[in-house]
Amino acid sequence: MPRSVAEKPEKLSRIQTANRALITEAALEVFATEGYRGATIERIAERCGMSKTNLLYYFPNKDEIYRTVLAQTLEGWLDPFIEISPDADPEEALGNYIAEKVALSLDRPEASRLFANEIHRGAPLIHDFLKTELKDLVDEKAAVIRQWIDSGKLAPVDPYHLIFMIWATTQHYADFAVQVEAVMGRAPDTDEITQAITGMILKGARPA
Amino acid sequence: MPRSVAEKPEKLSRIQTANRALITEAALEVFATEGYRGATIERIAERCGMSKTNLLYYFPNKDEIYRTVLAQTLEGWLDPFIEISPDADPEEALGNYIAEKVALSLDRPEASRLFANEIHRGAPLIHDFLKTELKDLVDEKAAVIRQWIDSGKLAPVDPYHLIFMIWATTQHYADFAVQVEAVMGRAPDTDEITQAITGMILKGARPA
DNA sequence: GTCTATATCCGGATAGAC
DNA sequence: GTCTATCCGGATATAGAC
Repeated sequence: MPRSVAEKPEKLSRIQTANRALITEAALEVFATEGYRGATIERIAERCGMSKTNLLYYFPNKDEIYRTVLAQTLEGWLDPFIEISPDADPEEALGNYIAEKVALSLDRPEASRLFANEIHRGAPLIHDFLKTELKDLVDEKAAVIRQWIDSGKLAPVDPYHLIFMIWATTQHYADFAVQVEAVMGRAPDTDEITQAITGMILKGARPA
Repeated sequence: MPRSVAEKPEKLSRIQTANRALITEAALEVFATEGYRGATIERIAERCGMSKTNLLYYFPNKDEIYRTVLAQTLEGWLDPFIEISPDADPEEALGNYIAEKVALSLDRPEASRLFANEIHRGAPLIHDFLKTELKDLVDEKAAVIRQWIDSGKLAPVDPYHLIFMIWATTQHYADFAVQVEAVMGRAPDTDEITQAITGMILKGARPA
């Protein structure tokens, strides 16, 4: 959890914590679809039934709202990734990870889009986080995957690209949900997506 | 090429066409990183060495600039997809498609991000295009893939998800280039990415 | 803690001289 | 075709009453 993105304020009253939670939840949706500059305080306010000025009583400014929401998003984002364990069977470990990520993506697609948006802008707030904390974590998991490959439990694929592939596909169903639904004529559920991704990543499309 | 997104103006002088091209190129970059509302006419203008008012001589308003850029983007986007032929060998056809998409993504990452942005907003301008033209096209290619499966040339995967998988991965390297580079500590080239995706999609990570 | 009113700024767009 | 000047709406943020 990158402290660098947003400072946690000290000592909040009960209503303060409650209202800040209301605000960040509404803000997540607005920032995710409208982008940083496209989002307006007024839209966030009306979405959580609050007046603009009242909202600004709980947060000093727009930027602080954004930083808080982003920090919260990153927090939950890495948890399933961290849990990939070297001791587990690779197919099971990766399968679990994919399943959890898909569930998360369908459950909170706005979080996924918010993150995507930050990256599109060139990651002004989290560039440092990506190069340090995230890189270290990925290096660590890449080593695990390499170990699996060396012991013959996995085909010799590049660990980094394997990880990117999982991120890319799981996120796609959140970020491009509109397109997926338009093209398929329906919205695929968690199970269907998980099956599709797991099958493809692990087995591929080449005939047995 | 969706006519619905932007009308082509008739009869443009030589300088008009040239300057409009300058503008749309600059606009592509700004819209791609800042989003629709985040982009300002002034930024677009300064990026192509023009004054704000002068720019507005060539385009009536901001919206028209956006529509034009978006239409241009969609135009090039589908070409490689259309060329997937039922007569070709599946591995070759898909491999070629992936290679072309990756090359395109690395060559024009802004186009990819612009499209992603439009989808994130809920596809206000191209929702109709997605449900009609794009859906028809995907249905058609899905049938081709299904045919390959029926004749045993491909493993029994869901054609739609296979297509999404290819879109997701190829686009990831354009849209999340900042993250990829931060995590890997270097920028992978076209060949490396194409190999990684093709290998994964066709063969998967399970040991032979 | 919540409201009304308002200062301030910025971006889109137009008028009109050259 | 390009410029300067300007209007207008909308968005952030603050002041101050209640």
